[in-house]
Formats: sequence, structure tokens, C-alpha cells
Amino acid sequence: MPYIAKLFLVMARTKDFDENEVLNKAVNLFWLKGYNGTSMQDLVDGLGISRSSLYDTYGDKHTLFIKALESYQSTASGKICQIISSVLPAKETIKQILEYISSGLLNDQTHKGCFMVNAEVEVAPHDRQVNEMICQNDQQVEDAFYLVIKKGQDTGEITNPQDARALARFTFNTVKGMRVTAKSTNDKAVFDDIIKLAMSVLD
Amino acid sequence: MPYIAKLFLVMARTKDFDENEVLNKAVNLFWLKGYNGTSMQDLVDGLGISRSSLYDTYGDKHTLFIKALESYQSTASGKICQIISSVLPAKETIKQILEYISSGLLNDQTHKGCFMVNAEVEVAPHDRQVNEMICQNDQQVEDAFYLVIKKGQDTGEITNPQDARALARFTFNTVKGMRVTAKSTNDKAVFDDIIKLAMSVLD
DNA sequence: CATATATCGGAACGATTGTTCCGATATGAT
DNA sequence: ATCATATCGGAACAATCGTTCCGATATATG
Repeated sequence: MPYIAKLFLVMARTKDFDENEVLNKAVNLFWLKGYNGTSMQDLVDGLGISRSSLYDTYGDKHTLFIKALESYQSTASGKICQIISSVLPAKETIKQILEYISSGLLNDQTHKGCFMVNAEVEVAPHDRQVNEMICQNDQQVEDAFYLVIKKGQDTGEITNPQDARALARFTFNTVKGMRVTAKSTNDKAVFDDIIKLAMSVLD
Repeated sequence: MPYIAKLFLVMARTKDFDENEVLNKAVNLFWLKGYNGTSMQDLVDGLGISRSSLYDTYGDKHTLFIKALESYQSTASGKICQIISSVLPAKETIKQILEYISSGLLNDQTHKGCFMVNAEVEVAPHDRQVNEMICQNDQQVEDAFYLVIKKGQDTGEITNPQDARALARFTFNTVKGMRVTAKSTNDKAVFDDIIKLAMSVLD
């Protein structure tokens, strides 16, 4: 039997851990302490797998960070899409999203904030790959807001006649602001004020 | 002559560098690469003074970071106070501040953003001292917005009758959002949209 | 059961981390 | 000019950094 064929026929030891489960732990570590603040030792300790398994499975630190950010992005935007897909009135959809984000931020005693925003602030300016991920995600989120707002304008629910693109940019900027504010505050009243006034722009 | 007296009478070698000038360089280094991203070697290279002079003059890395953040904060809020003190109409004052911040962000090709926001995101959640500086500064800025907005409401220039405190929180949150957005974008149109709509809340 | 091979734990690597220390240098007051 | 002392450059420190490597272990297939 030729050697190459053997490679695919002969199986070996299976991983002792669930790859996605461990990646999720990596997300939480990077999310909590940032890229530069998280050492490989922190990861070895926190993930519960050995150094070699870590490198064999996820590559080096930077590659793991990218994978963690990708994982976070897909689950996070998944939640948003879920809210959008529930065919509520446009303004109610926006409100639900803002309140979902707000409550997520407020419920975290560790003040992790948003992993994407953390990466945008700490890493993006020095890392082309991370920057592109951020830009792509931002465009995607902005577009999602745009579509909801546009729909609201078409149905007459949103009376503000200004460019839906501008309204989407404004709304998303409000979200980013809250994700920073949450880093040093957990005063719900502050977020309620922000959401109420941001929503009022859509009237 | 008693020993203590000598301490004040006998002078020794003077510093070869200007203390504030070098601190300013430290501000720019930490601002650009963050706390964890900036090594003492980076600082030695960037400040142009020796390791020992660095420690003798500014203390350890964390102490230097605090001093750099304090320095940034005082000059940054100084600029804002300057705009506020020019007794323009309230809404014009807010607009000037937002546009001043926007242009500052857009003119920086290195996407440093705002040093305070960077520290809030990267450091504040794990550093009580930095967190307190951020909270204190945020309160100060929010109060400044509050006073201008309150004045605008009293003169009838700002017709929105909602709580001036809420309006101040909202406005400041918009600023924080822009300071994140600037990390991965330099599209002026985005900032113009955000400012225009944030301002419209004050109508 | 035997075999091949991927996974694992842990030692080890050189580089870099933040910090300390020391001898040489420079300087203001006497 | 002398003196006391703060400043300076650079060597050196232990600790940690990210990464590599190797022998032992475990397991799906033949």
C-alpha cells in the first residue's frame, strides 16, 4: 500500500478536548485582558490544554487571537441578526438591539466590554489583519442598521427624512460609545439616557 | 553646618533634558502603542534619555503611565475649556467641540485616537488608579457639557426640553464613539454624519 | 493484537520583559 | 579649585515572553 494512502487510512489518537469549547475560553481570556495583556502562559493555564496542543491546534498567539476574534464576531453578529430577523417594527428592532447590547454590557462585572471594540482600540491600528476584520464587521453592522432604518422610513414609521446611511452610522457610533462607557461604569441610568436620546433621532 | 541644611544648599548636576518635553514624548508613545504594547526599551529609545534617568525622574513604568495620562488629560481638557470659555451660543459651542475632536482624530494618520479612551478600554478594567482617573475626567467632561446645554435650554436656544444631564451623557457618548470609530477609519463623511445627527438632538 | 501516527506533558530555547545597581561624569555652591 | 551630590550610560539582574522540540502516551485502523 502506498505511503500517501496510509496517511488517510491510519488514524491516531484523538484530541482530549473540544476544539470550539477551548476556543471559547480563548475568546474570554483575550476579551478580558486584551492581546498584549494575555500571555501564552495565561492561555495555557486558562484553556486547560498543554502548550504543544495549543500550538498544534491553533497556531501561534496571533493566529489564535484572529481565530478567537472571528469566533466572537460570528456569535455576536448572530445574536443581532436574530433580533433583526424577528420581524418587529423598525424602531422597535433598533431599540431591542440597543437594549440587548446595553444589558449585556451592564451584566458583566469584569467590564470586558465588547471584544471587537477592544481589539479595534488596542490592536487594529498596528495590525492590518485585525483592522480589516474590524472594517468588514463594521460595514456589515452598519448595513444591517441601514436596512432596518430604510425599511422604517419606507413604512413611514421613522419620520426623520435624513439619509438612512447617516442614521445608521450615527446609531452604530452610539453603540460603540456605549461599549467604551461600559468599561468604567455600570450605571444603568446612563445607558438608558443614551438609548432614549439616540432613539429620538429616528422619530 | 547641619547635614539637613547642606541638602538644600549644595547643588549638583542638572538634568540634561526638559522634564515636560520628555513626558510629552512618553504621552505619544503610550498613546500610540498602549500600556502593554509599550516596553521600557521602547521608552528608553523613544524618550532619548537613559534607563536610569527614566527611573530616577518618573518612577517605574506604571507611575510614568499615570503621569503621561495626567499630562494628556490636562492639556486635552484645557483645549475644551478654551472653546467653552469663548462665549459662543450653546449649540455653536457644542458643535465647535465636536468638530474640533473630529478634525483632531481625522488628522492623525497613525490612528492613535484618544489616549483617555485607549486607556479606558485597555487599562481601566484592571487598574483601579487609571479607572478613577477616567471616571473623574468623564464626570468633569459630562459636567462641562451639562452646563453648556443647561445654559442653552435656559436661553431657549436648545428647544429639546429633556433633562440636560441626559443630553450631556448622550453627547459625550457620541464623542467616545467617534474616538473608537477613528481607530479604523478616516472617512470624514462618517464623522460629519454623526455630528450632524447628534447635534440635531439638541434642537 | 500490532502498528502507525497524532496528541500530550513538560523541559528547554533564546529573546525580551521591567527593574536595579554602579562607576563615571557633570555641576552649583563654597 | 574643591566638594558634595544628582545625573548619566550601560552592564546586569531575575522573571517572563513566545516558541520549539522530544519522549511518552493514547487510539483508530488493519
